[in-house]
Amino acid sequence: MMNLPSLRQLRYFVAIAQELNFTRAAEACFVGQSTLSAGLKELEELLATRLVERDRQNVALTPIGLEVLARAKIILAASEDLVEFAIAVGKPMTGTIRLGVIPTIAPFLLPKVMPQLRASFPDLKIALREDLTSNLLAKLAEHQLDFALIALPYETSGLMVKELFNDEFWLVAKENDSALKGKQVHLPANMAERLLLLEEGHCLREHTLQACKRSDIRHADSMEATSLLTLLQMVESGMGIALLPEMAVKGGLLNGSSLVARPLSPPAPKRIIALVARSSTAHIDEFEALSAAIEEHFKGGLRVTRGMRKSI
Amino acid sequence: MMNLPSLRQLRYFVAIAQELNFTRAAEACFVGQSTLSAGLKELEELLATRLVERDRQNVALTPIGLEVLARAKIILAASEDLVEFAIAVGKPMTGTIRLGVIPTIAPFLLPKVMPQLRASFPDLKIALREDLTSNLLAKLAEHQLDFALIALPYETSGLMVKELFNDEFWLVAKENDSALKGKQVHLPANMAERLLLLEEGHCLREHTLQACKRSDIRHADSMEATSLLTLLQMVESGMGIALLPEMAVKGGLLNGSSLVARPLSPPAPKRIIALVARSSTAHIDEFEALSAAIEEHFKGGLRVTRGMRKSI
DNA sequence: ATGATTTATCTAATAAATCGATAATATGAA
DNA sequence: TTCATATTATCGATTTATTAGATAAATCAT
Repeated sequence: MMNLPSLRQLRYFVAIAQELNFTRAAEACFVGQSTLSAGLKELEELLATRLVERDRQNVALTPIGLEVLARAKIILAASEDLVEFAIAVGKPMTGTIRLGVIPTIAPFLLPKVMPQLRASFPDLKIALREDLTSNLLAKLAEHQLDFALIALPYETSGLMVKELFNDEFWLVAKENDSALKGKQVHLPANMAERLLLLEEGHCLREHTLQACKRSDIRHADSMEATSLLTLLQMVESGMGIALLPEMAVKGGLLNGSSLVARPLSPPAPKRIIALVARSSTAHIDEFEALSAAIEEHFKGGLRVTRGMRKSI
Repeated sequence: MMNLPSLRQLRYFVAIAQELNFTRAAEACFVGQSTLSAGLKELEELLATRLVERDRQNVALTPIGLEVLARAKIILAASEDLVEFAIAVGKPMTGTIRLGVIPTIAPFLLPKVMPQLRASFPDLKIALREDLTSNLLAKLAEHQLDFALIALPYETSGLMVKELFNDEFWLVAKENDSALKGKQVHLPANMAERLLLLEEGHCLREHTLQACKRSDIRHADSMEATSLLTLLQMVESGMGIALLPEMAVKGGLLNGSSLVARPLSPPAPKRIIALVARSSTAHIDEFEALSAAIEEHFKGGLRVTRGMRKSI
């Protein structure tokens, strides 16, 4: 039977790697500096390897140390997951869930779903964070988030993914725009030239490009919007047209503007709203409940919300 | 900062779950029974959860215990990997590698590659195990093997996969068989009726079925061979034809028989020989070296080996 | 030189793990 | 019933591991 390091030793090592300073790392671990020094020494002896190159001036990881660091982080995360799971499963639907939501979903979905969730699970607190998909998934992996509400397609390998509902793209243009002519609104490649996009990083940008079969990047000199709101303002000022998720249209994002939105002729391009979590998540019950609450709300298609103002 | 269980506690818990008996589990851990009892109690207190339902007669895991068990195993395996890695990286190409090889590769590839490996890395011992792909991958996951040499396509998600070379399928038949007529040997669907197969479980069986675009299972009453050798004997006795990997043909499997092998017209169906390991393997250097040795040997196509006798 | 900063080491105190013996309880045999 | 056996839990003593604090040693800026 192999001699294993203690999780405490791994924790010390991770802290040292993060701070690159024994004293600060010791503070972060709430132990004395000597303890940390001894702990790392023991770990290095057990592994028969130097992990940290250190003298009184500099602290740096060896190449092996870097690899061991990655593994140590995984082990610590899994251990924390285990504890969290065992404790959470004892009293489900309580405590705090940290939920990340992308900006092109949050303002349209959360106001509808959150009240119901609060009513159903009064002991469940939900901490929200709005950010781009890539940041959310990174935070998810780092255990800084529990769930993320994102739009597919997106690379989600290794995650637990629950697809909730489809969100079709509608064409938004000024009332008299030629793009809206005809009964069926198609999206030909030539019209793609006039499409305005969100700035780099928003998955809606990629989804829009995919929708018109254009994976190429637009000419760099064209202005790009930083949010759906600014995107619509650009449409309104005649700079072009845009694709908007049905969710945003039905959510009333166009209210108060002079813009018109039309569904695209089938098969309409769409994104898929999905809830994701680490597959080792401690909060399976909460994942299911949250999924169910959102699905329940949007089954049978998206409904129009009255009264949402453009200033949201 | 979360209070974590000790790896020792997890180890005790895993042992108890395996033995379902404290006394035997204690022996397996080389500690006294009282130690184990106390260890589990502490773990349960830390997790605020009952993991093991036990009295003086029976020991059984609770549902939560089962889930915690799975996580504990992962954590322990990762910890062992970490230690193994750090120690192995200190002195690469020494120690013992446990290599699994499927039966339709082993006799043709190992005799060629092993001598060279032994010469290049005299301190590296290689323990071999011959088994079906599914068993090898299971043992790989359980840390009972380090590497496996298998044939793709095969489900290998989560593993480190190094594709080494292509191994095309040749048609084997009796000398005067009609299937061999013509310059180009095709593999039409009607000929598939006469194809003899290895028994269930061999990946070569699946690859053969894929090669002739037949995913359906053959009529159950037809005899199926348990090895390439018996497969060829069935061909020789006139029961049908067979597909044989080029590797086996060039390896001289047909020597001494009255059978003829012909390459199939391009694009010839093929399997891909690949070396796989846990992606967290401690033996990256050895993985690279073994891959390189095999690739080196087979670059520029398979060569004929003289003198291999049918009785191998 | 001097003082500040940083990692390593030593020692004593504390906490945790372990063992052996024993208790408690159920089962099956005599 | 009574006894032997097998099982997990608990207690006390001992060993081992962890920790903090003081101090050493090295380096740097002043």
